[in-house]
Amino acid sequence: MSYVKVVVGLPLDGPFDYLVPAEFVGLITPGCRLQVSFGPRKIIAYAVALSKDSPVLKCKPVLKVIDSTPVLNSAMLALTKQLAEHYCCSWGQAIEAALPQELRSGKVIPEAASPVLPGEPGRNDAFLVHAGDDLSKWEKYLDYIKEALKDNASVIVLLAGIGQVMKARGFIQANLGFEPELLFRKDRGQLAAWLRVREGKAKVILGTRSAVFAPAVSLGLIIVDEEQDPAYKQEQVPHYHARDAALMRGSIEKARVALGSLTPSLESFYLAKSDKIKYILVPGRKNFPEIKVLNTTPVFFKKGQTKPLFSKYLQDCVYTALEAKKRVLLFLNRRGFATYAACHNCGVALKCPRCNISLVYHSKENILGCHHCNFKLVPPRICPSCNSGYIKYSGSGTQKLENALAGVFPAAKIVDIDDKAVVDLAAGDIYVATSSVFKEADTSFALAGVLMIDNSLNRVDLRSAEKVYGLLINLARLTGERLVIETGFPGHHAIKALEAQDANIFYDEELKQRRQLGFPPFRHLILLKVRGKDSDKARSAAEELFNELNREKKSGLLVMSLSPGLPPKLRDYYYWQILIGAGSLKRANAFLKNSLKTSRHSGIIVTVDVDPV
DNA sequence: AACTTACTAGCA
DNA sequence: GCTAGTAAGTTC
Repeated sequence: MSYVKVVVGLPLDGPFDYLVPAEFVGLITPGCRLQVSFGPRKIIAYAVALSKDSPVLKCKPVLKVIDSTPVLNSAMLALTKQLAEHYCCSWGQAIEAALPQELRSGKVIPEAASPVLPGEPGRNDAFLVHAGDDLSKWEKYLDYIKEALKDNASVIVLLAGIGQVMKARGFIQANLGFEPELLFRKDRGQLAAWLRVREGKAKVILGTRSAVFAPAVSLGLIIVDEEQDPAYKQEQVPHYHARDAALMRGSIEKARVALGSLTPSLESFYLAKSDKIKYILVPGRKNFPEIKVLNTTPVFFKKGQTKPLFSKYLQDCVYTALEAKKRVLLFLNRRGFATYAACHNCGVALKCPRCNISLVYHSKENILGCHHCNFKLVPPRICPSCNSGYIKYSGSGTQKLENALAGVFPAAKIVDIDDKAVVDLAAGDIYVATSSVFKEADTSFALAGVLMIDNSLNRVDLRSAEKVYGLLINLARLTGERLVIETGFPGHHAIKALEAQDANIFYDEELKQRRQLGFPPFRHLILLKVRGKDSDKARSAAEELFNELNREKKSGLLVMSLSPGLPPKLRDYYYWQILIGAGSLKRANAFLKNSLKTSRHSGIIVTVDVDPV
């Protein structure tokens, strides 16, 4: 008898054994898609191994063989298996994350399109390219790409967003003289592109996160551009990180992996520092602007008095710059006009009914909006709760800053760089922006001011310092002459490193703190997300799981906290989260899978996010 | 995840 | 004794 072991795209480990009917014997190889009966339904299954016998008494037969050639080669099978172990999901779920939608839903591949056999394996080395500016970074990438192409190997370049993919495409066209293949998850022509890649027609493949799974022939190099970008982390199960998937794939397929960044993640920096990967420093050619740190601590305000949006000092700097007809950027990482709207009489805040967070007032549209979902509300004239008080707005955003600037500099043209707008750099004198300014290509300002950065610095987020440092480095990159930072923490290592133009000051101190606190990159974090539509049930289920995990002392898990989700309520679900530290994922995941299986509550969904960002 | 089966509370 | 609603168990 002949059997095949399969896995499926459900949160079930398997593998499950099926009988191979005589007519299919010899047609099935690991990596092929099959149609099988699974419980009461017919589903797509992925063959992972063949077997002469099976311990299962009542094996069902394979119903159909979809592929004559496997959709996953042995390297891809190995990669998805490793991902499943790392990210605590089933092998089948990892496989489905790696395949285009059309293949997951059973579409048959035309006979003509067949894969090319791989060539000689290359060498597996990985490095971090820590670059001073975009251009020098890309020149380095280009060297690596040319080298790979010379060896007749193919190259995958991962970019953080579609905008960056398009920019990269232009760069490749201009410098290599041919059109790269583009690969997106949501593209309609995705399968066609995927097939071209598999046929060896594409030598350079550009894409976002999921392009790490491109079926490249003789893969020689994977570049992960701006590897610290959180866009590389998938928000849905399985929560894989494309940078880590790239490193795994590189070692499986003996390909080089280049992680590039102007502001490397602590994870990658630590890998380089501990000689797990090579460290390549590429200095930038542009001059660093003068950094002026303005200590804003000693200012106290009387009752009724509100803190001004920006200091007198910065105001003078802006004035001088405008006099000299120079462009100014003011950075405030908060959208909207007011961040908090509450009744003056009863104090009830206006919140999003679905997400339960404060609504933000946008003066241009005269609308209260939720920044988590798309909920919008026309501002009520009187309080909907007590029916008497008027609504008082507080907190500051970019729109409020705009209004304040218009008062101080009536002659200046003030432009808001919103995420949607295309920035016209000839149009204004003072530009007001959130971090959306970094999406724009080659913007440049003589003077830049950073306002209220302390909010970002003090957030309860283990990466807050890393994010602020990245933000400041990128702002300095956009600034020609002078960068003014208003902060109450002038001694913070992110600020000190910027002033001294020495990244090591930041990374060394941050690594020291992370080590002391047992945070990544010294330990893995695992976030269990517990959600349910019933608020009480969600809470008690989370508490019960938390207590149970705490009871088990020999699990190797460090159960760190139980807290409401961020936000606590999202799209009609109440969220709770349990944060766990783990030295070894192998041990932790095995234990977690087991305890999640045994402690199940109806109406409660628990998902596992390994290495959350 | 999606589906089936077992069980329990509420009612006549 | 019945049913609606929900908790628990299964998927080769």
